[in-house]
Amino acid sequence: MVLVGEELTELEMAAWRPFIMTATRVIAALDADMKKHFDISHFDHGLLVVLEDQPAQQARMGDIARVMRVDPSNVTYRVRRLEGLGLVKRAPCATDRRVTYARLTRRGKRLLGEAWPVHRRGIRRYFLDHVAPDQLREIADAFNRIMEADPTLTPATQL
Amino acid sequence: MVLVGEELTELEMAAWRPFIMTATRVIAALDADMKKHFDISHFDHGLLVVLEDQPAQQARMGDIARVMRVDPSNVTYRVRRLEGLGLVKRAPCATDRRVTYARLTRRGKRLLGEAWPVHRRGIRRYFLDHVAPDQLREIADAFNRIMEADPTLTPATQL
DNA sequence: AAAGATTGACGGATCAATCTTC
DNA sequence: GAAGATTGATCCGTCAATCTTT
Repeated sequence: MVLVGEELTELEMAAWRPFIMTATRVIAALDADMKKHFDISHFDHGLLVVLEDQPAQQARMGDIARVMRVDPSNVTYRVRRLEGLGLVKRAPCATDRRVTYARLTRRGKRLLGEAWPVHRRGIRRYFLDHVAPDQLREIADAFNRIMEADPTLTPATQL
Repeated sequence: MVLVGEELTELEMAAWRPFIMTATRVIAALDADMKKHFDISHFDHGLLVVLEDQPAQQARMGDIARVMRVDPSNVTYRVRRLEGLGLVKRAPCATDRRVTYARLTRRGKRLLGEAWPVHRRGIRRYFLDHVAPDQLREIADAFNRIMEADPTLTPATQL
């Protein structure tokens, strides 16, 4: 008898399929909202939020890449564009001249303030509005456990 | 008094943040698995599955685009690549010469057979393994409701 | 004119290679 | 030599424009 992984049960399929389809769709919808209203992607918005959550509203390029799980070159590219929009400013590090900081500008902070109501409305419409409070608790519990199971998945506020 | 959208509650935040972070991560991990083992993206795999689920294991290019919620030009591009890999074959429609079918080849069907254990293992490791059966039921229920709320979100098996 | 599909152009994401500083 | 960041090459995704058929 050959050792094989087991098939998914009906219940497992019933949970997996709606989850993955919803996730794909919600991300796409939030991305479209940010592009339409603020000319930035969902990823750009996430990057600005990472900066906002930092003590001096700045972070090293490499740390941003690690937190957001993307290639450093991608951060270089996105920050260059955000700098062109005046939302972020590059700043050299005084003690280690290899390091470059990306700092949130006043204008970047203002954009985040304007974007939050739009983002929040999306979160509600595409997700929260359809879930009962009891289920919110179950989802919070379950997905927190999934995150904890992967030590490389760190909240954006912890660099 | 100004009318504004309400802030998210603690519970809503506690559900939303782990959900969106998990979703982002799981999709990236499944994509990496497919690329590593089979030289196709998660999206390519999904496209092959759509074909597999159809009666004659074929579908019109435009229908694929609608079901997968992407631009038709993207389907043209992906199918061209998959055809180069011998996983899919284009075929003209006899009754309407505007239409092109994409048909799953024997080789494409074989790849799906080999990919499923890998994909299934990923679904387990990145998601199902960390969720209790009771919570699977809650998730199935909640996310099905979210899907039903958007009539444009149709299961891939229904063209 | 409208539907179906493709093409070309352009911005976005990733990888290897490079450059500078430690 | 290793860390930090950038550059260039390449592939992927999207949009407008195009071509053919209905």
